[in-house]
Amino acid sequence: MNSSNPRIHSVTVADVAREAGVSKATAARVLGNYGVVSEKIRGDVLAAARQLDYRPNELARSMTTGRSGIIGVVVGDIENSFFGYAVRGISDTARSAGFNVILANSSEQIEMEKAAVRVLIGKRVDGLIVTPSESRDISHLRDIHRSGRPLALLDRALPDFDVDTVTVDDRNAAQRATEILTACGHRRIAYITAVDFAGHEYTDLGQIYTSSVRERIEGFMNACNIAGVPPQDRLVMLGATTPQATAEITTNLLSRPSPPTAIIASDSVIALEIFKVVRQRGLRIPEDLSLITFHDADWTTVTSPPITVIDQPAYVLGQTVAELLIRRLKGEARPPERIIVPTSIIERGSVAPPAMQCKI
Amino acid sequence: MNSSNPRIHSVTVADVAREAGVSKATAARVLGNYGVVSEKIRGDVLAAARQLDYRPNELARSMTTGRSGIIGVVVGDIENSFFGYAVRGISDTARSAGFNVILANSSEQIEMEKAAVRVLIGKRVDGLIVTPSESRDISHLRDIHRSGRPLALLDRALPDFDVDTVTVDDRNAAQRATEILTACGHRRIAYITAVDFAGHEYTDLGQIYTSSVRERIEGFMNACNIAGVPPQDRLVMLGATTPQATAEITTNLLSRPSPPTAIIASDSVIALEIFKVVRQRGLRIPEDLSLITFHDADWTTVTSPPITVIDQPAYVLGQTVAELLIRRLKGEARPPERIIVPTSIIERGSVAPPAMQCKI
DNA sequence: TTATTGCGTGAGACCGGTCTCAATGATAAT
DNA sequence: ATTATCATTGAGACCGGTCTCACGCAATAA
Repeated sequence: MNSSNPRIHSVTVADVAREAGVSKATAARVLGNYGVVSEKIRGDVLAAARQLDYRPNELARSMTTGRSGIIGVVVGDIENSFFGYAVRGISDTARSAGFNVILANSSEQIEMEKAAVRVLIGKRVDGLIVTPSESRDISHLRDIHRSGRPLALLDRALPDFDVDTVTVDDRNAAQRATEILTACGHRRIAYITAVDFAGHEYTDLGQIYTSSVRERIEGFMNACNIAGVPPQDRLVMLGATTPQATAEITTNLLSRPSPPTAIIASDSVIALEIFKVVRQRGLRIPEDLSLITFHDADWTTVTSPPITVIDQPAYVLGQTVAELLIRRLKGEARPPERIIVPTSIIERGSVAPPAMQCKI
Repeated sequence: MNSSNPRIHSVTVADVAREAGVSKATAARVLGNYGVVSEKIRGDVLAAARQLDYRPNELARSMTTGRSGIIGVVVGDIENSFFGYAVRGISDTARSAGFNVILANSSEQIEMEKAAVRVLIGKRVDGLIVTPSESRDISHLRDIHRSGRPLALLDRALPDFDVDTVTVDDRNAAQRATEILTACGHRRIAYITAVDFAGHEYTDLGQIYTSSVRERIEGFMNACNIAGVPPQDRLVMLGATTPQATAEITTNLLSRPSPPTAIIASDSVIALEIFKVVRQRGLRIPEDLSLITFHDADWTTVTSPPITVIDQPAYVLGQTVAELLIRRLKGEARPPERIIVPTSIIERGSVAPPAMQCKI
């Protein structure tokens, strides 16, 4: 870790001051753009700065102001294009407000999330945006909040932790998607989701510590109940955290004596894997299996058939949290807001009535 | 920009020192993990630190050490999953070496690239990884290099600028892809690429200021020449910088009296758009049109037919530059390296012999 | 003319760490 | 007993900015 290259000497305000023949304080005033300076001196200092190619040291600036101009973002998985868009929304908004973004990946693991938060706090970020991977252990988030640093939650709410939060209407979205399937006649429906769990089938909601996952399951169950789907036929599958796991879950599901006639995927990464497995087994979508996925990923329009999706405005989601956080960073004091962004379902071609019983 | 919330007071080494009853210097030694301290005192200080919940201020640390532990990355377009993977490769490598990453997007515009570099230098990043959007104006890159800060180039080389560079074998890849098409009997082939140009058809290489784009065109031309494709039938189309532009270019191309029988796309974003336009016009791939694209994007396996791709190991590319840069950051002095990572072509189902003349 | 106001400037403290150097005390060597 | 050696510790400078405060001087008011 010890670098051998000598300290990079850069031009400082003191150097510029000397060159311009003024005091360090005065040079700092014009270079830092604060206080009052006469036009003449301002010109002299700027000329000296240009000549020496002065570049302000943001680090030193942050040191004294206590503000770094950086927003820390901790997200579950950047690989997932949903988060990709959200991060882009955050970045664009931040940049145009004069903030930079440091990104960290938690891989949906609470320990990595905690480590990331620790590092970002160390870097003295002005505020944080976090996608909490769990609702059980949020001591690190409470710490941030208590330290007075603004915090905003993205995509997942924490019931008993009142901070700015932006989510999508997960429950409603899942319910409507399920209704499309039940209205179509489906009675054996699987919901495959990525929560990190022992890989078994879902038993009760007590296992689920991620709000979005939980709400979607609730919406799914709700629609199933309304449609009179028997409990043993609404299949909530947890643990689709890797493509391999997803493939395995899908394979198991389709190998059952009475396989589901429809599947809902909790994100596009999972859906892609399901699509591959289904095709590999020689099944046809939607004739043999209907498929709906969360997130309008780009590939969902180019498959045959194109996939019916729940469109979550990921970019807008990112924009919205960023705005919330930045307003607070600029000093706005107000009670925490919880914004729920509506989703819409884009019906394409991956849903059809289930085939006759003995099919498959 | 002026924040109203009072300065967040945090626990400092001085506080810990007072609590532990030792000097600031001693407390700093144990907290900063340098120098020598007796075991007894070390214990006292650590206890005091724990009790006060001390968190080191990385900013202050960077201030004196001159090292921020941050690597700045300036990339053309994060939206593009090729860069997404590359960035992931960089991040993972950086993190495991104890560095953080600040990401900036240049949108392939030289002015934004310069601005991003300026900001990152201001933040005193330890080193930079840049995907230069142009080879004409690289004064800002020369500045970085001259200031003694390590710089590494990703995906694009700059001929007369000798720094660590990692690229893929673009020329070769393009040539082989083209050969697949010519071997198949194609004689009218289009290459669609994203370089920001007045939207017209390519005339001469003098227009191209991005090495990867240039080399690919050279490879393409080369293969065309070898196969005896007449000059007017090797169609290099520039300006596919947005989906709309790509759609327009593709539409124009396919509306010609003698449209190309095969297209090579310079990235998967472009290919996706081409695919959509082609299908929308009722053309079939590969019967009516063959398609090959750079980058093995996830969606290319789920289309019907799946797309033949030039697989660029984006993640490895990122890993490799990051390693190069980090080694230099750790003090390794050696002449600049230029690493060219090999690509492979994954043949799927989007290439077939051209249809009879009057088809389409 | 003298007192008042206030703009423009300089001196120096400060942010929270790191790091150099001198002082201290204990132990080993002479 | 005296000196050399070594391990610890403390005092204080320093990094490159920001910011407070006091001072000088010119313009205005009395």
